[in-house]
Amino acid sequence: MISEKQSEELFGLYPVLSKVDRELLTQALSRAIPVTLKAGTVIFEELQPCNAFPFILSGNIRVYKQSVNGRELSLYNVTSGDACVVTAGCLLGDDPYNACGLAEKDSVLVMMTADDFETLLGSRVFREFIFSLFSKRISELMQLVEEVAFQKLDKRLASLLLRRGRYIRMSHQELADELGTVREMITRLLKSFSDAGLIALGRERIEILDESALKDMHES
Amino acid sequence: MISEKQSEELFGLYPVLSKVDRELLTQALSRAIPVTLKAGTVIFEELQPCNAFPFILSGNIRVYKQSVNGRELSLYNVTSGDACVVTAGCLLGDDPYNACGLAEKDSVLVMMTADDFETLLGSRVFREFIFSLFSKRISELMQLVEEVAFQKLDKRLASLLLRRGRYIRMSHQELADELGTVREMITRLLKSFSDAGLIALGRERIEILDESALKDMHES
DNA sequence: AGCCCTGTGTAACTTAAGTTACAGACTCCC
DNA sequence: GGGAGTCTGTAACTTAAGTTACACAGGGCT
Repeated sequence: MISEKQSEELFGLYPVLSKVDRELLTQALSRAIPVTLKAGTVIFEELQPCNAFPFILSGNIRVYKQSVNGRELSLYNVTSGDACVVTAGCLLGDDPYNACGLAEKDSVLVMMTADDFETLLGSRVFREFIFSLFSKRISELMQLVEEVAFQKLDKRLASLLLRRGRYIRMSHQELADELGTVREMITRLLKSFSDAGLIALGRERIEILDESALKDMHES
Repeated sequence: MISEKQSEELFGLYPVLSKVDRELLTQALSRAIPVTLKAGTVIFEELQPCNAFPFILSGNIRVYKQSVNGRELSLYNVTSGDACVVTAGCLLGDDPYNACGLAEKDSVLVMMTADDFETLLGSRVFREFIFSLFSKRISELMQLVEEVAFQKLDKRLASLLLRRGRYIRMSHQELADELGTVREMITRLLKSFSDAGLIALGRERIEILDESALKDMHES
């Protein structure tokens, strides 16, 4: 059972919920369970069964794939107001997870049962909300496939840096895990960016100095 | 307007349709248009607007990404009974296409208008049908990302050959386009498979001789 | 201060993949 | 049969990416 305060947060973050049949929703929420996760907690792993649908009140979840040699590659990130399509997909198809999920920051989720989730899908607005997330993810994934298959690492790294804003607080290893490569490659490329005056480097800190040059790189 | 015969075919291939409200469906089908495509026809390309939803009566559609240097990479294949999630996604999000689609064989499609498609989604069974396709595609795409990012080409080629059955009639270029690589790599790898006695080679023809060895390769 | 741990720098090397540049083989068609 | 066009084979080379193996720096802790 979730608290009054959490319920308010939920409606604030997921405005679509206020358009869903009140009766259905109240029932579903009465069975929903709030979960608090510390940063770094693994929420699900490949091949685990999946039995609840998470709404995200705060924090974020990184969904990623792992390779046998310990490399990682981020598929997407789920933040508040957003929903996890892996989970939705697993629930609907009754399949096990096919990726890993990790709370990167301290996070609060509201877990809804699979049955209640399916019932809510009967509501047109909610269904459209979930459908639009699905299709957004699908195009993101298609984009990702293309990048991984056809783009060089320097370009992909430049894009990643640009997405992260002017000041970035990440270790080289974290950047590598985002792109599916190894730490040394990132160090090497960052060094070359730094030598070219595009960025300034510090411990777990990158400052973008020449945004337009990075953009050129990622567009070329 | 589609013919009686096509309508029958449609119901045969998409049993879910017979569970949809008859009234809605009749309306929708009365506005649907049959399209015949010759093998090799490009149906849609990246960034084109998308304005109808295809049901596939016969043939197949290969959905793929193109790189700037002319390489290609298949994302998935749509055959009769199946549906194209790129299109569905585009329609729902009103986005342009983000991949290319090509009829590999002579194909017959029934195109339904975007509006009618949305209306049909109101039907629970139809919605569940589309949802399950979406989630199937999402997990396939996630799998693909992983393969492209982490697996060596020999392994990916072995998997591809196994999926295509004992006798394969494809040129090296077609195999390359499937995997997102170049013809020479395929020729080289096939030669090494052939030298190892795993396959027999001919012009546009591959015969699998040692299936279990290929399986070992794709599992290792 | 001394120590440990994590993060970074970097050089030398290996490997996978892609590129270039052909030659030859097979097919189809005139 | 001859020629054009497509498909395959292959060798030499380049490049991107990954691996190995360290050295060192900074921050926190005792």
